Amino acid sequence: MDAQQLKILQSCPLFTDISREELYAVLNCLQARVIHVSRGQLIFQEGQQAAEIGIVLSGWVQIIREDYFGNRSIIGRAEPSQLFGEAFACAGTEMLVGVIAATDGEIMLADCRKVLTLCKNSCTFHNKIIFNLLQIVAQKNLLLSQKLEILSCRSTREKLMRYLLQEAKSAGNDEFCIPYDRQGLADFLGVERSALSAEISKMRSDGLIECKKNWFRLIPSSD
Amino acid sequence: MDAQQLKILQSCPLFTDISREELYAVLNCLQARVIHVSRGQLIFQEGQQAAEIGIVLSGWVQIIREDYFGNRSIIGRAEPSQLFGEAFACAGTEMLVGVIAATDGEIMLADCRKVLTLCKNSCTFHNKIIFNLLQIVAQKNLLLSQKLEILSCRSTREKLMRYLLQEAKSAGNDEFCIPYDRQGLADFLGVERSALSAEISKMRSDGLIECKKNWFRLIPSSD
DNA sequence: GCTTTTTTGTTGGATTTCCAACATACATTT
DNA sequence: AAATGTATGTTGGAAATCCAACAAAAAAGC
Repeated sequence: MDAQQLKILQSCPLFTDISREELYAVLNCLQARVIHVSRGQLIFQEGQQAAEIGIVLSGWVQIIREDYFGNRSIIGRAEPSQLFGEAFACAGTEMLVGVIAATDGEIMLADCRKVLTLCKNSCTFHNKIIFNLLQIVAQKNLLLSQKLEILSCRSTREKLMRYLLQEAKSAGNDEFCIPYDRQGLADFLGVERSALSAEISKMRSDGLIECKKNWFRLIPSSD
Repeated sequence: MDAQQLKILQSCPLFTDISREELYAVLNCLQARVIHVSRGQLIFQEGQQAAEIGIVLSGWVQIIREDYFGNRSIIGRAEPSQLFGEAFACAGTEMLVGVIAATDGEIMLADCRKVLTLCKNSCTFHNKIIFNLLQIVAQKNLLLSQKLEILSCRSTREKLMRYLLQEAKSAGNDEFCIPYDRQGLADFLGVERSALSAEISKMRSDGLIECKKNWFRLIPSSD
């Protein structure tokens, strides 16, 4: 475990509020192990019982899925300091996705039961890890719910409006900047870029919004 | 705490694998309290810091949300033995939804920090509760991901196919029954019922599927 | 059996979205 | 400033979806 790896681990959300000294202790306690993977190597196989949580230390991994007919598709990625497999490990179900190394790299693996079962010395930091893990999964849950709310809208205008309302709410302000360019926003909303641009123009001329690049302002309806 | 309420609690996923005797102890340990609510009463307010988890003991509650302009919409419900508010409580964020009593009823409220912080006597069942909670949130996570995968498809055919592939996979078989009628399936996929029916007919004549009512069979493509 | 109700399939026109192509605006480089 | 590249806006026809209305089939009630 070199200094670089330790730094990555410290920025992993699983270890938030864990000091460097505690980190050493907790890693020992979790019996976490570091493996070297080479490009293309399967780390978790779809269908296997999920028992381990992975943390990317270097390189990056792809989350992949195969449908009934064997067609593979990439559904996500994880970069250094990011977790993967935690939802399956915590849910106690079999993996519905596979994880494959996209580059050579190093991965830390920790048995989820070890994480969840308190060690004899009932260390306070072990407790903190469980807390962090729950928080991570719950936060992801909220993100997924928000996105679901958007994608369940039928029209482009509704989707965009729903998204903008979410942003306005979290900004606590009717004007705000969004973290996407047009193409990125279109991808996020699940619509065509050109259709999105056209809809933005319409909504602008309908007096619903003002916007300039990634800056938006919602205009309260006058009823 | 009467016998009926106890029975409801025992079927709550939060208390899976907790015996009746342990349940008494753990409720005391969590300092859970039962409140009576009347129809229309606000239980959790949108915007407030989430600290408590709710369990419906009798009656039922609605999960509601208000957009930036104050329009209310119902986005979910919870019935006896079901949890609510757990994602926000665990994520440690403010409530992005409100919860309101749809009928008179009884609600159990438990401070989430109490749930997550082990009591002095470090009871084994308390540990079990944390484990259950994590499992519940993680499982919900997987469900949301699956639904997101479907809704992110652009066409009706893709959505249906993705859904059927999921069902085939979880059934481990190319034939299976789905738990929806046509209207229900259309709602789930986020499309029109008539468009769905038409698409099913097309896919049938294209030789992709066989189906009769809620029974489906996937036909492997012959390439 | 028959009638009634519910569910599912079909159809055609209005609407929306997709798609490709091009125009314009903006930023960067030379 | 000119040239290049990228992001965004606009447009028109093709394709898909929505929507309402109706037809057919299945289920439920009498």
